[in-house]
Amino acid sequence: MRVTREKAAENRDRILNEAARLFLERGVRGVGVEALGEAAGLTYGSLYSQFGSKDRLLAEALDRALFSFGSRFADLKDVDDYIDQYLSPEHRDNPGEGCAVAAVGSEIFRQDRSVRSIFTAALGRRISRLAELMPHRKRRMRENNALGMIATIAGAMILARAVDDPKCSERILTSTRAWLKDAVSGT
Amino acid sequence: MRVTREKAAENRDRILNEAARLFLERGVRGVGVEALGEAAGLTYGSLYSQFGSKDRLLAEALDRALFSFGSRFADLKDVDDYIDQYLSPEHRDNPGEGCAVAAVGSEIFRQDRSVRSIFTAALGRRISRLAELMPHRKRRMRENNALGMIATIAGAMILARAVDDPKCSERILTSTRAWLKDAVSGT
DNA sequence: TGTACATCAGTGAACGCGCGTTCACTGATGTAC
DNA sequence: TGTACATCAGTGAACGCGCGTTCACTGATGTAC
Repeated sequence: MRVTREKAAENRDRILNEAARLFLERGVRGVGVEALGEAAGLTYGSLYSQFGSKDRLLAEALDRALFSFGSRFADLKDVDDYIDQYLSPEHRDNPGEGCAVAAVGSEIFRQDRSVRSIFTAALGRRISRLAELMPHRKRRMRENNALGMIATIAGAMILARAVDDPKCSERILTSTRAWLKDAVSGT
Repeated sequence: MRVTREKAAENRDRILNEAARLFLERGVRGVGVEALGEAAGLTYGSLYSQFGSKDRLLAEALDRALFSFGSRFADLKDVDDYIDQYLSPEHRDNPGEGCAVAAVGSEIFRQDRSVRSIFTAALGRRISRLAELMPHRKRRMRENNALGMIATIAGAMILARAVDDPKCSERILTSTRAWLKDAVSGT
């Protein structure tokens, strides 16, 4: 049955939040439309009213995930704080609320144009924002530093999650935090 | 029909090579058993004679992929050569023959124990081998340097593949190569 | 303000399809004698 | 060396299952008068 425009907008918002979480937790191909609808308290049919296809929902959910996670770092004034927050056990143990690059990064290149284009834009924004925290005088250098840092933290988080041994995982986080702080301040 | 033991071993070898390539190209959930058998010139039934399940084939194929790719870097004497070869357009454009961390890294943490345990062992070996190329005197420092470098190149390759814009992808490779060489020699 | 009705968010049965796995079967291989 | 037969790598039909999508339908909402 029809619902108020306000309620429909709320539903759309809730679908996107839950979809973002599920895609990051289970992987793009690990969630079906039934689970996506159910997580938002609706049936899968409603997803087609709102988004038209699973792919279009994925594109919007990924955008949401990248934006939400980025927002949490928006008020940080120090690069070292950024590194510590990103490479934390809390982040490692909660992929659903974390960085999409770490959670589904290696799946992105197999997605269609619309998903990859959204990803490209979000990455650009993240680099720009992080570059502002870099000490260098030249903008190009600040951006290169930001890019290198994003690649490092995302790669390290993927490794820390993938490994079987908790001690090994802990060491990946600890060691990379120290190594990266050196690298960022040294270059 | 039955084949010679020699032929069966050849078949097993070919299945693993083709499976490694397909998993890296299409993602773990993007290949079905039919495609896996067909790629080796056999039917899917033969996979169950040889491996018992898709998961066990995945575990062995991943081991194969990690080992094969690692072998190609075994005779390199210089860290900079390693960085240049890894962060090359050729590697970016051929995920099937490339590094498994870059191709399916963010899918590993959702796999079962046997897959993750194989991954952990392979990562440990890669760190040890790369650490030998590092200039530092302390072994712990050489290993930290190697780990930071592996995280960076894998993360950068994931980003370079994911982005929509070729120029942006090129810049990710170029910029990270330079940044990382600085970071590795500076720390 | 009250009424008639067009709109459309959400529902859920039904669709074709491909998945991973099972298992009875085939027939060449390898071995016991 | 020749023969009988147990072994087992490989085959492919059949299985139940979950996938993404379609579409006729429901009924509250929003609007025209």
